[in-house]
Formats: sequence, structure tokens, C-alpha cells
Amino acid sequence: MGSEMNSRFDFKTLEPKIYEKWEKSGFFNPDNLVKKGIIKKDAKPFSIMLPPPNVTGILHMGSALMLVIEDIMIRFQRMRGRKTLWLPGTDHAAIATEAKVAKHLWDKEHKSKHDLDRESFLKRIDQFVEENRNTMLVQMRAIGASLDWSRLAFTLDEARNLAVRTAFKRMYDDGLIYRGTRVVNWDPRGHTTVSDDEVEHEEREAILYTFRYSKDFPISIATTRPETKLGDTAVAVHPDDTRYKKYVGRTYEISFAGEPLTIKVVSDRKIDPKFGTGALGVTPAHSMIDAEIAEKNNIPIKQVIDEQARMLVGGDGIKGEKVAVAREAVLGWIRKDNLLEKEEKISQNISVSQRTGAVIEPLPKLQWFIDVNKNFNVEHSTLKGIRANQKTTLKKIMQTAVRSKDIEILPHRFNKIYFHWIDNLRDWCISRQLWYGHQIPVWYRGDDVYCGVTPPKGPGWKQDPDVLDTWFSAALWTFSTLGWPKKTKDLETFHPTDVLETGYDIIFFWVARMILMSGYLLGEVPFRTVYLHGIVRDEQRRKISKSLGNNIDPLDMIELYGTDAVRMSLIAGTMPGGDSKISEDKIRGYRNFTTKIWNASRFVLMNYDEELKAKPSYTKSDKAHLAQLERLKKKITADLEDFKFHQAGETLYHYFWHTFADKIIEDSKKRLYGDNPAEKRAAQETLMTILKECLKMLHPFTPFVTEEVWQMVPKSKSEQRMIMVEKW
RNA sequence: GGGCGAUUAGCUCAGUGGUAGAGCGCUUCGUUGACAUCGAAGAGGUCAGAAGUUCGAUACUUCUAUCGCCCACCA
Repeated sequence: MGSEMNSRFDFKTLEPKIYEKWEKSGFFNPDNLVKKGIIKKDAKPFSIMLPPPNVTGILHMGSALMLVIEDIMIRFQRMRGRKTLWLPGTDHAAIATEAKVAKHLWDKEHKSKHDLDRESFLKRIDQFVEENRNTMLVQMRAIGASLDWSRLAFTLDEARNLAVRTAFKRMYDDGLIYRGTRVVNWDPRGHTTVSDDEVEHEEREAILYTFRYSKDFPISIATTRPETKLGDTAVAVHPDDTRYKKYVGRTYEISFAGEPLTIKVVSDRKIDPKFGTGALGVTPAHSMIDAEIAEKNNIPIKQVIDEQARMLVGGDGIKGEKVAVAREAVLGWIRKDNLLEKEEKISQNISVSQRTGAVIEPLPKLQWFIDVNKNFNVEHSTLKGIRANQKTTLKKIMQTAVRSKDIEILPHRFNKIYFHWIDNLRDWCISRQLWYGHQIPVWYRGDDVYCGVTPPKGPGWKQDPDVLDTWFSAALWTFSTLGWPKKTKDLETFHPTDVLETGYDIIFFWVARMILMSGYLLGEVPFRTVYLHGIVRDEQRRKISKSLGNNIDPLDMIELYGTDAVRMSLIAGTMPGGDSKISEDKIRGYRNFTTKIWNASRFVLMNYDEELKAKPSYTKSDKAHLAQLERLKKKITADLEDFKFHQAGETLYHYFWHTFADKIIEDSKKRLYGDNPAEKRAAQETLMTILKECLKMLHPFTPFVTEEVWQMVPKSKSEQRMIMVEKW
């Protein structure tokens, strides 16, 4: 049989065939494992929900790493006899997808989405998504991911939409979702609100201007945005600041840049007396902290900037102008009236929309929010530290689940980051002024408001035009994929899931919100362990990005070196939460390893003589090798259970190459080529035993080459014909 | 401003309270029979710096330096 083996593993033709064979076997689906008697009916479940990649994207090294780590866990647990489910899906990524299609529409037809009606625009998106989704699914298969395709889900399909409407309705009825006017992050380019987490900070140089509103006003203030001062309704000072104490409580009527202002002087502990003049001009409509100060001191909100970032008030050259133009006009006015006292360059962090790069304009707007601090009654709870019928808050659920060790976050240092985020968490703005996404299940008719899973009966009702933040549906992912709100067998069997494996960059967006939703809706955690991987970087430690042109396409690498090689090189040097590096050299190195597996196997097979019936006479060193193998098995098993994938991978690499191939095989040649049948037999059996065990342990890492070799290896009746389901 | 991480061979990184490790690269040699996508041997390190704990510290503690990351609207 060995003579049929080429000296190289022909991954290009074999890998797709092997994947097809796996898929056809149906063993990716846990139900079939039971049906075909591979595992017991009451086998312990093991489940992972694939973090759904954006439908717009193509597979990059980061998603490849995610798929590989999860596939290693899944294959390992499947071989250990667990009822193993790995459920695939894709994310509709509301804002990202809509922006992409809108750009195509503009580039190709020079039309905006408003030139189409809502329905036609959504049709375009659906088309685009459908095409993209399929290439994405092909790519996931190329990585060798043993996903249960029969359960494929999409965050915007009908089943998930029902889950979203149901969740929304329940939260609405509990008063956890409310509609209100608050200062929110407005993205003037995307023309939508974004949540606090979708805002990034960029350091930029700015000019800090110190001036007075008018000659009659006693206090100087400092600002980098003079045009917003038309919206000032107060000046805040520190209560202990002796310079200003005498003014606190007084109100001034003044005219500033052609705009009448009513300014009240208030005191607030948030003010730093040492910064600027120690006095803050409070602009409640266009600054988050100013809005807080205003609310506390009962100061009116005055909006002076609109959704297009244009001025709503002011004299000539100000009203109707863009903020940048208005700023110069206001400054001109200040200079002319000789009110400017100081101008200095400072470096300042400005808020930028993560998605569009536009400078965020805080605006007061009527939006939907999730209240994270409101008390409610939990109906059912298996969470440690929260009993059924106990009053709690969403924030407390998120905190308790991790603090009580119901959920373990790996590596542990992310615990601190997680808690810090929750401590500072404000209400989550969930409405988006987009067309693509889950439309908010609320209808209006005059002053009537109706929230329901299905539309209200009767004429004249109009649904809220906004859609939900894409993370709202993503937050339901661990159970919406299993059929919730229906009480399904899957939900009962596979929830809570065992592991959530994802990148550390979405711990807030996603991990925390899943804990919130699962805790609230099911009274249980969404997963037991969170394993966070890092960012894949290039040789120079740079992030891989299109603009840098340093993108190494995983599919190109698979084409050149095979999937097994790409998988190994992604795993090597991957600590939990640590960034890893990838380079073509590294992949080439691991391609050599797959060749090594192939050739060592070829040697063992070529020298294994099934006709030789001699009773083997094992030597001391045979026994030592087998004992060493047992120790190795224990170590690899422990490492994999312990999420030390790189450790296990490297240990196997080293053992297989430098112990098994270089030493054990080399030392056995004398006996293999000699003419003592008992010795020959012992050598053959020893090598075969070690080979088979190595194939099994290597299978989660390099599934293709090990599966191909397994097909050729002599197997006993109790052994599976496919290594994928062979006992660990 | 607050928090976190990193610093070990030329490069990329493991690791441990007791003689410093791997891969790649480099040098020399070998190999026509599993594999040149190979094998053997070798050069190469004050384990960032300082102090402390210890019989002993690369590892534990503290401080310092440099780099990186996250959080935060000093207006």
C-alpha cells in the first residue's frame, strides 16, 4: 500500500476531497453522531457558537485564526466522545453593510439611497449579501472548519428576527427599553446615532481660546469650539473656587455673536479649577458632560447645531453655516469686540466614528435606549448570586455572572477591563437611522404607541423607521441560533454554550451584551468560558490592513502551502489574549512539517508487514517509548483542556519530528531490516502504535493529512474508519 | 489623566525558584532506499537596568527606562 504514496502530501487535490467526505458523513452534526452510534445518546454536550463574521467581509487572517482555534477545540471534544456542536452563521452588520452598498450605488450609478425607496434599496443589499455570504461559506470550508452547516444561521433571517422582536417586547414591557431625548453620539457622515462603544478617540492639535461672552460678563471661559458657545446656558465653576464664589446663582442676559444668551452661574465638583480659567461654559446640547451638569442643575438645553453639522442660530455668516465656517465667524466677532484674551495650542482627544471616521457631533435626539440601571424582577435564574423573583439590574447581571465565576474570562487580566467598562456604563442607545437591520417593533398612531412581536390591528399605524444596533441581535446569538424563543430540544441541550472564543477587541460590543441578554431573557449565562485571542499582525508587528497593503490572504497561503500548514502557523505563538504574527516563512516552515508527517507515515506503512505473524519481542527501549507516548498523551490532553493550544501544538511538533522521526524511527531501522521476525515485529508494532496515536493527537491541528494517512493505516474492528470521530 | 501588557540568541517567540530553550537565519559536515520541504554537529544570550527577598532570581517584590495596547469629551 505504501508504494502508492507519493513522497509529498498532495494537499491541493486531497484537501477538498477530504472535506467533502467529512461533510457527507454528517458527523459535523451531533445528532448524527448519536444516530450512527459514535457517541452515547446521553453523552455530555459541548457547544460553541461561531462568532458570525460580517457578511460584507472576506476571510482574513483574524477570522482564520478564530476558525482554527475553535476547530481545534471542537475536533478534540468530538474525538473525546462529547455531543459536539459548532454552529455557523454570519452577521448582517447593519451600518457596515449599508455603508458599503451605499458606496457602490454612488460609485456606479451616482445615486444616494434616498434616490431609491426603502424597499428597493434593501433589495440591493439583499442581493449583495447573498453573493458575499456564499463566498464566505466556501472560505470557511477551506480552513477545514467542522461546522454543522445544517444549523446555519444569519443574524437577520426570519428566526433571528422573531428572537429580536420577542426580546425587544419583553424589555419594553419591563421598562428596560425606553424612548427619550438625550444627548447622543451623532455621526454626521453615516447620518445615524452610534453607541458610546462605536466612538474612538484620536489625538489632534487644537486651539484653546480664552475669552468672555461680553464685556459685562464677569467670568472668562476657555473652549476649543467657539461656535458651540451660542448654545451655552450656564457657566460652571468649582464650588470651592474663591474667585467665582460670589457669582454662583446669578443669571446674566447677554448678546453673543448676534445671539441672545441667558447664562446662569452654577457650581459643580466635576470642574477642574486649574484648567483654563477654572470656569466652563456649559453647552448642554452639544457635549455629554455638559448635558450631565445641566441635568443636575436644572439648566435648559439649547440646540444650535443640526444633523448636517450646520448652525441653527446666530447672526450673518453663522446661521446655516457648517460648524467649521461658523467657528471662524464667531472668532471674528470675538476679536472685533476685543473679547479674546488668550489663544494657545493644546493637544486634544476628539471623538471619531469608528465606522465612518467622521467627527462625532453630540446632539440631543429622541432615541431608543436600554436602561442598564433600572430594577426589575427576574422570573427565573440559575445565575450564582441572583435568585428568581429578586430585584436586580442589567448591570448587576453582567457583574455578577463574572464575579461569581459563573463565567471565566481567559486570560484573567481581561476581568479588570470588563468590570471597569461596566462600572462606567451608561444607557445603551440601540436605535440607528439606517434602513438595513431589524426594524424597531414599535408602531405609532397619533399619540398612541404600540410595541409588539406582530404589528397592531387596525388602520393608520406606522412603524418606527429606525433599525436596531447590529449588536442587539448579536447579543442574542448563543440562544437565537438554537431556536429561542421556542423551547427547542437544541436550546435545552446546548445552552449555556461551553466556550465563547473571540477577539479581545469585541469584549464590550459583544461579550458583555451577550451576558446581559442571556441573563435577562433566560436567567442563565450564555457560556462558561470566554477565550480571547489577539490580533494577527505581520512580521513588523503591524496590524494587517488593506491600506497598509500587508494583507496575507489565508486562501492564497492555503493554495500555496496547504490548509494544515496555515493552521499550524496560526496556532504557533498564540497565547490567549496575545497578539500573534504570521509570515509566509512561518507558513512554509509548517508546510515542511506536514510533509514530515506524510513521509514518516509512509515509512512506517511501507515497513509494516500485515502478513508477518511472529510474536513480537519488545525491547526495553520499545517499552520506554510507549511509556513516553502515554505521558505525552496526558500532557497534550491537559494542555488542550487548559486552552494551551500553542503549547500542545508545539509539543506535538517537536515530539513527532525530533523524537519519533529522528530518533525512534532511525533506531528501529536495524531491526526492521534484520531477519529476526520477533524483533522485526516488535519494531513494526511499536512504530505503528506511536504513529496512530500521533495521528489522533495531531488531527485537531492538521486534520487533512492525518485523515488521509488514517485511511491507509491498518485498523481494528473497534476503530473508526474516519479519524475525525476516532476515540481520543 | 487612569489601567494593562511587553522587554530572553541576528529575527520571531516559548519557558522555569536550581547547568538558558525552540523555529527561522548563519557555519561546517553528511546523505543514491521515508523525507534535500532531509540528517548530524556548531557558533551565538550580564534573560532591559537598579535595588530587595532567598543558600540560590531570568522567574517573586519594588522602582526606573523604552515600546505597545485599552479606557477617559481638561472644557
